[in-house]
Amino acid sequence: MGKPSDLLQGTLDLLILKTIGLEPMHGWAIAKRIQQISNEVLQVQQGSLYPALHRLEQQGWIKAKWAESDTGRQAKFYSLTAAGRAQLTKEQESWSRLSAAVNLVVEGA
Amino acid sequence: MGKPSDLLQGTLDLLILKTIGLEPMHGWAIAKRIQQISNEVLQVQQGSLYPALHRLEQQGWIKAKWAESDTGRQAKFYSLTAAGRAQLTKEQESWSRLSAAVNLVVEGA
DNA sequence: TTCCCATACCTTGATTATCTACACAACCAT
DNA sequence: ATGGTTGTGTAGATAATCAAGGTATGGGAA
Repeated sequence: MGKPSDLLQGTLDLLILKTIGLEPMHGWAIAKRIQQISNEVLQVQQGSLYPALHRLEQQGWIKAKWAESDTGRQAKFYSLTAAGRAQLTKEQESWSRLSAAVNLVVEGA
Repeated sequence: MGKPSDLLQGTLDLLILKTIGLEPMHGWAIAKRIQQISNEVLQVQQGSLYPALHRLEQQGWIKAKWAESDTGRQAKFYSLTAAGRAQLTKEQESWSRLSAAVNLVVEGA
């Protein structure tokens, strides 16, 4: 029924890749950052976030390294690989194409 | 993996509601119309289309009536109900909100 | 008449993303 | 000690979409 829908399905990978493309970041911070930049519109649940990170890492698009967060704790910092940068470009293009197409229909050009 | 992705997940209901909001149409024509208006970018598979139509009908947003298509055959023409018009507005707003939010992140405003 | 293609409806099964709801742990402030 | 924040993770359910099939009618070509 109503899923209030915290995200647009299929865009999470793009959001993550874009976010850590700007600067390496740990999972918790990625979620916060996406939420903040989107003016609290996009809410990334942990049950979506961590599986997505593992998925992306397994596909070789991001890699993790343990380091100290700015609160002084250990956290897993993710950064883009070369393949990840390529994938980001692909996903950006795909998003542009598809969202523009939806807008064509919605706006009844 | 690569899903070439014919649709943005979660937008199909919106696309259908918008399409038959302009004029009542049968399923086959709805798919063709969406495809055409989107410049062939959005491809609505029948395995997505018909379940979606039944879902929307069951929720009272659209209603069906058998009539003759412009090729002279019997076809199920769908039109919006009052609730469907309200739902269309809701989904349009939701799409605007969410797609704008994604763009904020992607464009790194 | 036979055969193929377009139209038009549908279903079944699998895949996959996401969400809800947990559990664990360290740290900090009260 | 208690609770809130940070930070990681998993398990189970839900739901949308896709791939691949099936049925039927009608038209045109061979």
